[in-house]
Amino acid sequence: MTTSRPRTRIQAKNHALILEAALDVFSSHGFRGATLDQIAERAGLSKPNLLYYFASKEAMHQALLARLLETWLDPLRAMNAGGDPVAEILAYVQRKLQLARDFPRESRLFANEMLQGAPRMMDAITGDLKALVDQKAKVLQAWMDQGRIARLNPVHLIFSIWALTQHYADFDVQVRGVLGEGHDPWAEAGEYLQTLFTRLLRPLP
Amino acid sequence: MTTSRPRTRIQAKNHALILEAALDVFSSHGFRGATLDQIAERAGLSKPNLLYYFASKEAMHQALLARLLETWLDPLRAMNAGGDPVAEILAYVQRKLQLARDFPRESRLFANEMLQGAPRMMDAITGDLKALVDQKAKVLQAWMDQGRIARLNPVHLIFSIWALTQHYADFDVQVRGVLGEGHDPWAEAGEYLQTLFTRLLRPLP
DNA sequence: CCCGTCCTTGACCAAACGGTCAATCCTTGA
DNA sequence: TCAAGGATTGACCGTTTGGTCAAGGACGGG
Repeated sequence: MTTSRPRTRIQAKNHALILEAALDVFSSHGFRGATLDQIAERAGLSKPNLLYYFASKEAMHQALLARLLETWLDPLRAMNAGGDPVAEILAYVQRKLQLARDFPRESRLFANEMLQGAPRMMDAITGDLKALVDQKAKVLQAWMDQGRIARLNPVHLIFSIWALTQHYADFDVQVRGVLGEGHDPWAEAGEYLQTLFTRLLRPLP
Repeated sequence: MTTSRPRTRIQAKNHALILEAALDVFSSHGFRGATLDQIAERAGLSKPNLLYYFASKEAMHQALLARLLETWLDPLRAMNAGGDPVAEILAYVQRKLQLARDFPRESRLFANEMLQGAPRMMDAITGDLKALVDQKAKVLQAWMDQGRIARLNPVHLIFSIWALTQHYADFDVQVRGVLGEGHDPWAEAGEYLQTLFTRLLRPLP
């Protein structure tokens, strides 16, 4: 069934089971590289059963992307124009980092989509995402004009937050490989990014 | 032929033609998502002809990764312990940014490999790459100990350079989509990163 | 307890996949 | 100019791919 949301308990369970498995596979192989057989095996269901709950491979991917976008935009939405500028931005950085740590597969799914040129997310990017960024960029710009944070390109400031936090999820293998044993990448990242943005944002005298 | 390097002019030409096409396809669909037919079409050669020059799809991918690693490590190698610390680091940032701008497909190929857990690059990461980073981290640490740049986690400083520069290549669609018309992402990125690292590195009084 | 609906799957399909091979075409050096 | 080796490809192979379908199993309200 392509129809909206699950109606029975079994539907709810298997719907979730499939999306969970699909996230695993899509996030590490991309859309084209993922196969229904892989997803079916990981979900513990037969392939035809998968297609009983989702109309197609495409539909599974779309369902994941739709769910993802909400989660992804929320922390930026939470950045409050009324709060203390530096504290608000630092809080956003840490929330985004936690998101990357707790949902690395979602982060990689998103990254895969971007690498492929966002064929299934273009609308969301130039629509909701751009609108939200434009709005928050204005908030940042106002803070800068008031001299409460350093003057920077506000949109690129947001880009740098995205880049620095997602990096730890998307390039996890590289981060761990280069750090070697006996490191907690996420804890170190939290500290490092705190320092970085504190220094970056402090207004010049 | 899998054998080392091309011997005839035709081999040299087609070898390059194939790798060029393969880079296109691998970088935007990942290894599993890429097909020989796609590569063949983009190279303007028949599929059997591809396999006359490369033993397998795997071999093409490996050839690309091998070539990539050299290009990728070079700018970091060029960071000179004898130079001015801030200037050296800023120069590295700009070199890396240029690399991302001029070779976005290579950047995406690398990103794809990382997202998949680096199944074909693990050795290089924990080997050459880690060794180089460890070495350069020591240089950075020495500069910090001398009070010539601000005190930061040196390895994460390197991570942040990678993250911020690669982001503009790997998430190009997002960057352009969010910025909208009338922007030069690379020029803006160059300026923004110059400012960011200048502020970040300036030693505290 | 029974029947309609929901759920599940083995068997199957056409297309696409990576790769092979024999036959042929082309280039080149003597 | 001509033979030998390099280059090219149509036809093909076995497997995997996304997706279908009919048939049967499980479940729940009456």
